[in-house]
Amino acid sequence: MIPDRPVPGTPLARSFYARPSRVVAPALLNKVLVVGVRAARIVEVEAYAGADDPASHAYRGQTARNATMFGPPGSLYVYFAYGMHWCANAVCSPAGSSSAVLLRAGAPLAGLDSMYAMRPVARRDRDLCSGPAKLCQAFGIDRSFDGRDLVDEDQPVTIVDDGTPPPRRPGRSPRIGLSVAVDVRWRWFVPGDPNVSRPQ
DNA sequence: ACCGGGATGTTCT
DNA sequence: GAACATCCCGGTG
Repeated sequence: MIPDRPVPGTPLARSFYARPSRVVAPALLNKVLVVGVRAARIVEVEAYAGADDPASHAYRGQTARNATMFGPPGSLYVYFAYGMHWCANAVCSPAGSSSAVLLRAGAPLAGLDSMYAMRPVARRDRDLCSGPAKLCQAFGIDRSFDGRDLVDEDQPVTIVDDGTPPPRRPGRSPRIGLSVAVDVRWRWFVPGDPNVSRPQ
């Protein structure tokens, strides 16, 4: 039977993810993250590479924390940051290349009531998913989601294409919150979207 | 609106 | 012991 989805769409195929993260990242803009009844359009992403990217968790090789980055493309890599936040990435490229796309912000589409329940501090819709840790909090994404397959419809989390193309001319900037590789412009966002996490 | 500091704990040096 | 792919709150203007 076909599971109920708040937004009609087709899960992205594994071949979509099996490319370098800097190629996958802008292509993920306007795709839709779905967890149960919750859905949000992805409006901001960042690409992280592997051994050649000092800002990447994979820079110093595989550890228990980043093991999912070294697994198959199309997996969700979830990590714990600053002692209290979760952040989610889509793993890219062939297994072993360890690159990923950080999901930084989304525009809420469905399940907003349950998102507000997960984020009591939110006062407006734009407070729900306008940052990588807010997004995970709104969706209830935590360590138990690490390593989940985004491609398999039977998994609790997926990314679907509802027919909305990425922006023809996405916004672009250096990545946020880094102390190294600060000149690498691997952040992309949907211009003008109020859910983007930082001023454009 | 903008800015500064504190929370909080895992990971790595 | 320091760094950290962040967020929230309370100050000020």
